[in-house]
Amino acid sequence: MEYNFRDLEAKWQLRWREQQTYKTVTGGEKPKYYVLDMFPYPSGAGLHVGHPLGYIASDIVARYKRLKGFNVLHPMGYDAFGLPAEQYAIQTGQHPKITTEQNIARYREQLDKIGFSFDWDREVRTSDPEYYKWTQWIFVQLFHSWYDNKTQKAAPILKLIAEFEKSGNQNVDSACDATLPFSAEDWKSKNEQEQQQILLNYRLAYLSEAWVNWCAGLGTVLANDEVKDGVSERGGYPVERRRMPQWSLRITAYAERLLSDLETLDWTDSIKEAQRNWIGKSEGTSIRFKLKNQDEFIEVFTTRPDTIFGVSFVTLAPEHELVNLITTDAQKSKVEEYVSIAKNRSERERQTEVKRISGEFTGAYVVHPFTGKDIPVWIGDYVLAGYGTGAVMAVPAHDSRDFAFATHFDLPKPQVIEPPADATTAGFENESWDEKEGKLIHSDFLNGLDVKPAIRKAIDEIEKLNFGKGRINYRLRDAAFGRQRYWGEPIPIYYKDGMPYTLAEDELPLILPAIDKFQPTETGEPPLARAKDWKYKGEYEYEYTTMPGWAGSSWYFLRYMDAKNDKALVSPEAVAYWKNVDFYIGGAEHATGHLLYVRFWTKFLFDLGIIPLNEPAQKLINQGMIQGVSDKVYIQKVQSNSLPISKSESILLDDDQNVFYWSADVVDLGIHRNPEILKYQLLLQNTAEAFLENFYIKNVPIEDVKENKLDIITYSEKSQEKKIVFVCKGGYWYKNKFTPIDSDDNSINHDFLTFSEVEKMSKSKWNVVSPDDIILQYGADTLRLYEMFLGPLEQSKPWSTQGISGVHNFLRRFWRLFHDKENKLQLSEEGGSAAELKSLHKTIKKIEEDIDRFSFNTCISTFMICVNELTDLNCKKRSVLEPLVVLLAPFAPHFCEELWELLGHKESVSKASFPKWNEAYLVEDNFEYPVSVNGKVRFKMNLSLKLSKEEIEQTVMSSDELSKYLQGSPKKVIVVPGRIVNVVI
RNA sequence: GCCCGGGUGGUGGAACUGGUAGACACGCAGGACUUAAAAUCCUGUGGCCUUACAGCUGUACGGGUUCGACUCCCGUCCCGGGUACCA
Repeated sequence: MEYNFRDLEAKWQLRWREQQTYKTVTGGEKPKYYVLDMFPYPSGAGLHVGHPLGYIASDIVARYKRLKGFNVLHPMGYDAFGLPAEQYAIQTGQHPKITTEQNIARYREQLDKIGFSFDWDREVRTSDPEYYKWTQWIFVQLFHSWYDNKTQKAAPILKLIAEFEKSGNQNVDSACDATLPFSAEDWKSKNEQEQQQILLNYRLAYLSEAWVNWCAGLGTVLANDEVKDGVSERGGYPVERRRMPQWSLRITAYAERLLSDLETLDWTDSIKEAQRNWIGKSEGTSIRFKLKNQDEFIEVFTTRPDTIFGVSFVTLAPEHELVNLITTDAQKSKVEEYVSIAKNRSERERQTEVKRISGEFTGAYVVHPFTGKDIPVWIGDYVLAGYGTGAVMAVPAHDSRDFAFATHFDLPKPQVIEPPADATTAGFENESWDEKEGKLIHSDFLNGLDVKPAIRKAIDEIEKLNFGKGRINYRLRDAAFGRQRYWGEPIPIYYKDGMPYTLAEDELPLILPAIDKFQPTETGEPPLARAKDWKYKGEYEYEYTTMPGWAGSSWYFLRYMDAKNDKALVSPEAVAYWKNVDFYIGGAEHATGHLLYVRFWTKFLFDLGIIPLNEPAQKLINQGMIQGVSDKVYIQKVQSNSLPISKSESILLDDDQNVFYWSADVVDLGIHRNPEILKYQLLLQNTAEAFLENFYIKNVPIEDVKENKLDIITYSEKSQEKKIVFVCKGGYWYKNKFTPIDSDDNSINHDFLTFSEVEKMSKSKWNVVSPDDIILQYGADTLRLYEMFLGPLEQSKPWSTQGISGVHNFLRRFWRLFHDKENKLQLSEEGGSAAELKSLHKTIKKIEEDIDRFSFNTCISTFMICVNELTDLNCKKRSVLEPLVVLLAPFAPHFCEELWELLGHKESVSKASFPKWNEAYLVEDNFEYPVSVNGKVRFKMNLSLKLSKEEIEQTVMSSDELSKYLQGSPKKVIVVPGRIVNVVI
């Protein structure tokens, strides 16, 4: 019988399904092991070859752990709410639910073809009402909770109300918005509405007026991690800051725990570091500066209280609430103008114009707390309203930003730290000394101290005089939770007298209502405002915003444990058994989004006593991205708002600020990747003519044009019509006219900049490679092996099929080990020879070690070496070959099932147990030791391993052979057992 | 700018705690089988010098530690990712 992967894979996929081979039962004698993939968003492009990389790795781990005797939970589901399906709905009118279902069906079909061992009975979809009922339920719990800093835990809001009734908020230490102190009497005298307003300051899910990232292109607000470089992560639309009522989750309450618990996790340093940076803990001091001739104070936050004597001015953020109050009449018009300009500058502008210094004097002064001198108060947009107190004490001599501001406006820069003698600086006229090193000068009681003790002493003094105190600040902001979109979980809130109230548990889920159009309403309200008769008890307005994409994914790992439970999000028994994820794998792009949110929700549910887990996943691996190769055509627009050629090269804006990605399919170049002939298909929104009129040519590297013959075909997607053929060899064709390029002139500007670039695979970039073609040609097992063989799991790499025949050949050679020339299974029952057993046991040992450290690429090499060895030995013995089938089964399951069955086994190979290796077979008794003299290998000798280290030294030194090669007498002989003998002379 | 990775043949990559650098695979070259092709198998394959043996050199670059460095330390350059007026 031949290795016919097509029939064989179909046969086993069907059998696994029929026999429910991978159905997992909660509980039992076996130890548990939970292997989890980050579930996919089912996009319209289907699965590409990058998706399965992580799934294959986790499937190998899951199958391996089963063979090792674990009860393995290995589920899969879909992150089914999200923007693309909704964008599609807006364009076509097709309900996102239908789009999503179609995409899921396609994903499932593709996943099944790869032969994963998922327990599909536990599938979850975040868009199922049975699922999002519990997402909503968690939101309700968040709404009814507050964070008690004293116990460092979330607690029921009822407890807080009881405390308010007893003694107001005097004794409450909570993560909350600024709330004026009130007594028990004050509390009781307030009406329901006022009380609810105060409680919102404490709730973990709360509604407030907040600065948000407003994305007009998507018509919604975005969380900080959904914004990259001032544009939306999805779609690349510009984002601006806007103040509006906004649901938020008080993740900042958990900042310290999210930070310190990182220590307990077995995650890569880069992810932990990214989370630490995102949380951004900084220890500093808040200092109050009294305003001259007024009773108000300006509170600043600084990490450098030691430089207090170097303050030459104070700067407020333009949005600071005191700005209007303190500005003098003389400065009013200027300040107001500046504030309005600053407010209207988009986030993107603020980021790209970081170097531009702007500000305005308010006319007001504060009093220096130690010297009593007047300090001018400025406003400047380099101070951020959302961080610290929105105000800084400026110390130009020791902070580069203050320095730049002071230089620009010609303000004094008093020096208070003398840098160490060996420090290299450009001098205080040219730059500030920001380092926390040196001795304090001109600083009264701090004089002569080093910076670090000076910081402590300054805090002590400031606290003693009671105009400030030590304080810890976090960069982390509360997470914006409402989205002005349709395709998400409805927030289970209704409004009474303008105050939000939650639905009761038995009223959940709040089903996403049907609407006819998916755009925002004419009055700018979210799409849900279109829903008819959608009122709580027919009377109260529901919340119109929906939850963000990350809501459903923040707890899904729990749902798999008990996916069909309609009484609870997960039963206590199930979560007590499965506990947290033992092996979690997914893309590193979720480092600061999903992975922070899922930790936050886990900690919250832990605080409520719903789950016994403080962290979702103990071990995390980030699979690298498989990138696509896009052959690109860049066009730079002649417009002032054209993007600088830099990071944003691939993004182009047209007149309507729509974003294009220019990319193309490469027509098969053969095995040599030298792009002799490239065919580009440009994705054009406008016609090719309009396109050519609107864009001009820029900086084609002459070499590229000289060496490559470029065939460019542009066509309009709308009309599906080819417009212009564009050929380049020493020149280019444009509107049927050939323009030669002067090869000596490198400065010519051209219309198109063309080359291939490695980047993320995505439908919008036209570079998606589907696994289906590979499966058709080589089979799923080859795909699985090949994806693992590509290189280390964590590494990103461009997709290329070069070398795929190597792993396919390996499978065929493996197959041939079991079969004779006539393709009959032909094995003898005799025992293996020493060489055969050594090969086998070496392989078992190496595979086990390599899987345990998730090094799958070296596993494949190990298998190949083993097959080469056994082929050379012409080994046809069952006792040697059978264990190899089990060993390979996690990697190539269909293939191994078939061999296993041919070997006469009735049960699936997944029920077998992993073979054990035996040290005895690995001993080398005739090993040629390389002998090196002074570290350089000179010759080889036979030595017995059975000798002790000392005996080896003696043997070597007394050897005639050795002295023959040595010109001096050995001082030292170093033996590294099993590796090398080194002689030092 | 700051933080985290990384730089090894023509290519993807091995070398785990310092111990024969380049495993394994692709590609390439030559050969066997075949009327031929495919498939399969064998041999060679970092560079230099050599008929060959041998020798020299070699893990981005410059230095250091060590009997011995791809691995550790210091400095430089380059690439990738994250992040950014965070006070």
